[in-house]
Amino acid sequence: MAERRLSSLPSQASASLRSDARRNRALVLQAARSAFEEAGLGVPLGEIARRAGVGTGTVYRHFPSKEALFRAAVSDRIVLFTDTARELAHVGDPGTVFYRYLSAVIRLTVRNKALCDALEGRFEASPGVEEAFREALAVLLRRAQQADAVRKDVTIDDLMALLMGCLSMEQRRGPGVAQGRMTALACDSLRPGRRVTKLPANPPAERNETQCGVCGGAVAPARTGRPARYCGAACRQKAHRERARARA
Amino acid sequence: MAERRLSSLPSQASASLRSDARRNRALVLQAARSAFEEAGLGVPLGEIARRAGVGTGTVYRHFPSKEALFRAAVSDRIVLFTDTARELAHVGDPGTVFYRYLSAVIRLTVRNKALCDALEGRFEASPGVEEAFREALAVLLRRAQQADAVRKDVTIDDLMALLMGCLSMEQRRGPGVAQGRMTALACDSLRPGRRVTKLPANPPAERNETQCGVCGGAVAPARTGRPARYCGAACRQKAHRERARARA
DNA sequence: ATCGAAACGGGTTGCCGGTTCCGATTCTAT
DNA sequence: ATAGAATCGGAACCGGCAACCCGTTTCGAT
Repeated sequence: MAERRLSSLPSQASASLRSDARRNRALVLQAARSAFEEAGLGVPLGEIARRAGVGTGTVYRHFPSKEALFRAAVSDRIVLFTDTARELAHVGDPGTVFYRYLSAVIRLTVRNKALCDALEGRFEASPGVEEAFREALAVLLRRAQQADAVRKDVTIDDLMALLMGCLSMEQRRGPGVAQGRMTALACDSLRPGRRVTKLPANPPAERNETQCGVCGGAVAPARTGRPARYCGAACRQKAHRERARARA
Repeated sequence: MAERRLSSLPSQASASLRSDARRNRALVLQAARSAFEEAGLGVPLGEIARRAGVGTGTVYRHFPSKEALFRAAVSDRIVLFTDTARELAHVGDPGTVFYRYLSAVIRLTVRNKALCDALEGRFEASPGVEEAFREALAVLLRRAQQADAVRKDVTIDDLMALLMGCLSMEQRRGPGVAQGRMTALACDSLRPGRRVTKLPANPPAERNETQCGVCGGAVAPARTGRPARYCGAACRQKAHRERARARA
């Protein structure tokens, strides 16, 4: 666990870094974690630098972009979720484990805006990290379904969507709604039992991702209203530069 | 300056406006509607001006801020929802009406980013407009609960939160999830029937007398002077027993 | 103690989008 | 037709932010 944390960025980094650099890197990461946790992706990078007692240049020395910093700050939490799910995969009553786990993930995530941003897909945490979480959750789901604790027509895609929905609900539940209420409601909807609604059938799997205008890679769903055109800040910048050059 | 502000107030506008101004106002509103619909609050104001074939200054002549423009562009849809709900309040089978209405609102809203932004509370639509919608929806809910088509421990706050959640789920359901699937799931969670989870109790709402102190269900408005505290005899008894136990 | 390289910091640049300003244009009352 | 007010258009302004740059400081091997 500690090792994993250390290796969150370049594996060779912590070893060969100068002492002050190593310290500053840790300070930045720490500050980033707490800042992102409180305010999500929206925190200005300068704010993080200020909290760390460091210049913005230093931040950029250690992390090539805000995006990378965010990833480093958030991914270990997701990895923790994943590990926990894996450990739970062979333990206890499948249904109980499943519902407890789901509730816990939601409870822990709601308070953490960064995790919300990551899990709600406003941001691609790390290639693989999110996918691994999904896989681990799928195992718990399947097991609970086999134990007849979860209705059989629910897929892992449904569950991920439901998870996001719970986050969004719990996040901005009105003043008159208790913590965890929406999660409880959602859990009930997963339980087998008397049902009226037949779920609409899912489409045959088919990718309809948009492509980055620069590198052709997959584009994450837009954060703001406007459709995202680029796969990340780097490509966006590149496009800007090229537009500027074209004007000159 | 103050006069300019005044003249941009929407209400009395169309009557005394110069012909070109009236036309431009309509163009702007039209462009705003379609732009916001496609991309939500995120659209730059310049984009709207361009679509309307108008300068940004003109937009600001008619609407004091982007916010006001958004409100003007969106509120009539919400009003439509509200009116529909009111019409349905005395028609047909309460349960069917309720679920159909809910699904329809979600279906219609998902395609409309502006409505999503408004209903999900990223933005205050218009003072009153949103509140009216809420009230109208509450009527349908109460009616469905009285007909035993919706579980009694669900409040209008819950429902609003659930509505937002469905929007967020349907909006970015993965490629492998069919349209309406999450809504169907959510509707199932509202149905009465075998349940394991007890919903966490809501905080003692200040002036919300419509909630049962025990089960959280809706309380019929008091006929006598004293406000009713429980949804029925069963809950009143239960409360008595618990108070007795507490004293012991 | 010294010195070169690594790291620092924060000033600077470029971009973006909302809002304002003002000279040019268009409408309408006369 | 004309004057003058209403309206228009879009350039300019402004605050915010990510990312870059470079003169200065610090580290640590010798």
